[in-house]
This record gives sequence, C-alpha cells and structure tokens, in this order.
Amino acid sequence: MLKKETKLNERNEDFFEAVYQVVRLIPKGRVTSYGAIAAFLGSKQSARAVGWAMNASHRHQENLPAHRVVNRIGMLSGKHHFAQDNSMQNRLASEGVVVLDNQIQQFEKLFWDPSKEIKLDGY
DNA sequence: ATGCTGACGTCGC
DNA sequence: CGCGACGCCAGCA
Repeated sequence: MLKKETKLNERNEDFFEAVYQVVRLIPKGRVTSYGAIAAFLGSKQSARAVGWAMNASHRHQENLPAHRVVNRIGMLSGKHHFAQDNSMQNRLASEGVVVLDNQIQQFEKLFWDPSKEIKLDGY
C-alpha cells in the first residue's frame, strides 16, 4: 500500500516549512543548493519543488536567507526573484561570500550540506 | 480534475 | 567542455 511511503517526514510539516527550516539553519557566510535541501528532505529529485518553495518563501516567511540557497553550480539563479536584482549578491557579499558574475566563488568550500550538518536529534 | 509553470538536476550530444 | 532536452515534485490557474 505505502508504495512511496512519504515524501516528507512523518511530521505534519508542510514541504515549504521543512525547506524554510533548513534555509534558516544555514550559517552566515555559507551556502547550499536546492538539491541538497531536497535530498535532506528525502527527495533529491524535488529540487524544483524546493525552488518553488523559495519562490513563495516571501509569502510564508519574510526573513529568510534565501540568498544562501543557490543551484548546484553555485549560481545565483534566483537573484532575479529578489526585490533588487543585486540584493542577493549584495547580501552574500556582506557575509563575506564572493560572487562574480552570479557565480559564487569557492562555492565548494562554502557549501553547507544540511543532511551532513543538520542532525535530526530529537526534533 | 487536468495541465502548465518553475529560484533544479542529470543525461545526452 | 558547453549547450540542449527531458524528468522530477509541488503549487496554482
């Protein structure tokens, strides 16, 4: 019966909320990818869904460091969705993240893997 | 209810 | 190595 069982945790949390939680946990000066978040949630293929969650993030969560979330290549693909076109890069720069031509420098070094850092300890 | 879109990702050429 | 096409999940019209 439970073919797929579940895409989310057993919790009643919405997919969006789950994404927001992870994004909030991203340390300052660090970045992660949609796919990483998706993988952490259990469905790495739902990277698009994660991006969609971010799109609606401002509707659910205002203060969300969405600028720390980029695609797998470290490109600011979502900067276009920010209020200011350079808002995303500006914020990253404020955190010490060097962005050149919408491309995060040292992306691999700054990459923050949620499934690796976050521990479902109790919660 | 069905279909399209979308801040992605992977495979193919 | 670079660009293109398909596929995935979830939300919205």
